Amino acid sequence: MENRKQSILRAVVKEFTTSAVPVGSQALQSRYFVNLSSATIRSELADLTDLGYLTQPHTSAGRVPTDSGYRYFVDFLMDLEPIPDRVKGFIDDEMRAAPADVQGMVERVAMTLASVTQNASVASAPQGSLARIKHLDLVSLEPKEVLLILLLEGNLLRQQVVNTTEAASQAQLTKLTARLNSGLSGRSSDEARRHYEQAPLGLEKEMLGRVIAVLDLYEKGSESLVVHDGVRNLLRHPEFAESSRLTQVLEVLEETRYLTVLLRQLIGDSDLQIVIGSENASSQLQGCTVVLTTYGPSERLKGVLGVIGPTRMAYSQTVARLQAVARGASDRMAELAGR
Amino acid sequence: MENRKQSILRAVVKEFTTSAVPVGSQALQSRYFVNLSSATIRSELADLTDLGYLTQPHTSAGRVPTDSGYRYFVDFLMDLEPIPDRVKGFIDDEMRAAPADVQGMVERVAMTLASVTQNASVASAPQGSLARIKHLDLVSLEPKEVLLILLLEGNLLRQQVVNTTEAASQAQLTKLTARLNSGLSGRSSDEARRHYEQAPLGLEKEMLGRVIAVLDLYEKGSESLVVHDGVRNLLRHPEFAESSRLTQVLEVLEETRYLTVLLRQLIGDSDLQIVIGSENASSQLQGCTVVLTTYGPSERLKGVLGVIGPTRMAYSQTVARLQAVARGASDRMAELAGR
DNA sequence: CTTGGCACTCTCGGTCCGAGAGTGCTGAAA
DNA sequence: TTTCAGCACTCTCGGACCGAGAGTGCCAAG
Repeated sequence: MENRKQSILRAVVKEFTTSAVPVGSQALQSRYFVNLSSATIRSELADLTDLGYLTQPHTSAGRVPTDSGYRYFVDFLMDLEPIPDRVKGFIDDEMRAAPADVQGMVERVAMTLASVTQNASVASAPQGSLARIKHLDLVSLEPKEVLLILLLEGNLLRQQVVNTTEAASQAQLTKLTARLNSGLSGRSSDEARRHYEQAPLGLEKEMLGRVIAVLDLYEKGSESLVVHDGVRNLLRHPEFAESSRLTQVLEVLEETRYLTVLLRQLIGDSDLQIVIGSENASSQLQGCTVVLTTYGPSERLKGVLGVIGPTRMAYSQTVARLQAVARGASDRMAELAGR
Repeated sequence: MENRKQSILRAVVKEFTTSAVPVGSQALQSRYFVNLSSATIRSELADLTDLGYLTQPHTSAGRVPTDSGYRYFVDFLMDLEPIPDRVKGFIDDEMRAAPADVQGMVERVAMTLASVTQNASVASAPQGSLARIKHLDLVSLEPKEVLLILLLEGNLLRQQVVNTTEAASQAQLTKLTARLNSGLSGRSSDEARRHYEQAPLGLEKEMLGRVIAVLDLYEKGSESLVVHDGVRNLLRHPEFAESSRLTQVLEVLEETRYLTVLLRQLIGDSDLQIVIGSENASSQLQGCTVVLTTYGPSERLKGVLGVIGPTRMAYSQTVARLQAVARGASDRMAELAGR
């Protein structure tokens, strides 16, 4: 595309994302292209409309970017906006003050992200196909019932009630705990599986089986922790003035199974993904853009962080701040969990 | 109040809560009081308006209950609506399928409550001033850093990173764990405090101190787990058609500190509390009613369950279903945690 | 105390209209 | 070939207006 068309598209996106009002040739002329006439801009706008990058709400209104327009913008025209020190400081403070457990941490990250992007946010806990066991513990509840507590990498606690075939006292369990810990701590689920194969029948094998089951659940992500926050921020945007729009988004956010699918889009793909309007798989997110990135304490342990807002979103700012939060959260998690 | 006035007030509330349209004398006459003339009903309505129980959106509209009107209704006129078997079954199923840990359980309870009341719900984890320790565990992270894992009554896990003054190996920690467990498990925080007083200086005392700190946090509720769900249900109600109303509610729900205050209203008070419109302390909840009750596995361990909706709420249904969910959740928790 | 009758009030939806914003086109200038 | 001033045209938006409809309060008679 010619240079000037690009500049005009960029200007339209910039103007529209801040004002939320369809932008006309005069506005562009006076604010961005003083030495061009509005007529010239008009003809360029007409071209951009033919190319499918812009559209008009009605015949005699200004132009609004289409989904393809935004796509072109983020692919070719966007430059990351520098983050004010104030915001940087805020992110750092929040991360420093975040609780040491994964649940609390993830909640805090979602909160921070929503706050700095002024949109809704989602966050999933880091997980990896090679989760390692840090520690485990067995607590007797009833003679034939045991609570299995697993501490995974990242200080992620998992618990599960296990009904055993044979009764066991707490003393026996404590002994078993010690044995299992020495065999398992620091090991991955693959190694746990090997242990399981070799274990003699009985309580030990039973427990190892459950440990593996918990790890499986965790690794497959079906039990993954996903939180969201900042829905109230969406209400600031005129797109959500009447609530039917919000209903759709809330359905996605409040239904964990949708949300998990949403986040799964990114895994294995590039490190930043921007899904614009109609590109969204779920029809509920028409008119919304989802920006996703990964974060986590290590290469093996990755979670997803996302921002959800109207397609008319301050893309460069959102991406920059999302990445800043991801970086902050990763660092903090590495500090806490990488040990 | 005379009997007939009461019937009319009841009819107005019932009609308005289902139709959301101001109710006039004719509607009442044809649907509730066939052998009374509309003129008579009109004069009664005028009286009820003078008494402050009803109001008119404008001079020539039907009547709408005021907050005092709803108050009178719930205090004197409401009879609990029986719960359909279908709904009862749903609640039971959900509770049976709820995860065994408190976090998961509370989330499930909130979800269920939102679903059966078709409003937003909040739930806090049961807590009590006499929380008992079931088990604890110490895991070495770094030479001078220990992860303290506490399993409290109700299978509630708490973790905290502790920086110790002296280095300790995992072996030492394991020994200490055994000692602490034998001294603490099954004991309340008071007893833990006694242990702390008597403990010699050093790692053991240090750990006991932290255990007490965690318990304190937990008992004071400042760290209490509070979740909400079902915001999407609110959008069905015409009250929330334009989103400014929702903004206010979301501010309360998404700010945990507001929410905690909201739930605190109930503790120590009666077992069911209905806060109607302007009775709400926070101005954000004007036009909303909050219905609260307690639940939990035992007398000592109580959490709060709440429904948030427009003041025009199906009170008798909401209260009945809230109590049913509270009962179901309590039973299930007693089953899981009372051991 | 109840009730039919009646005048009155207010909202709601529809229509109409003018102002304003923005467009596309055209023909001339560069 | 590109740019641009001029101009007619289109469409929305807000306000004014209006009639239908719903509901009221009051009053006088039963």
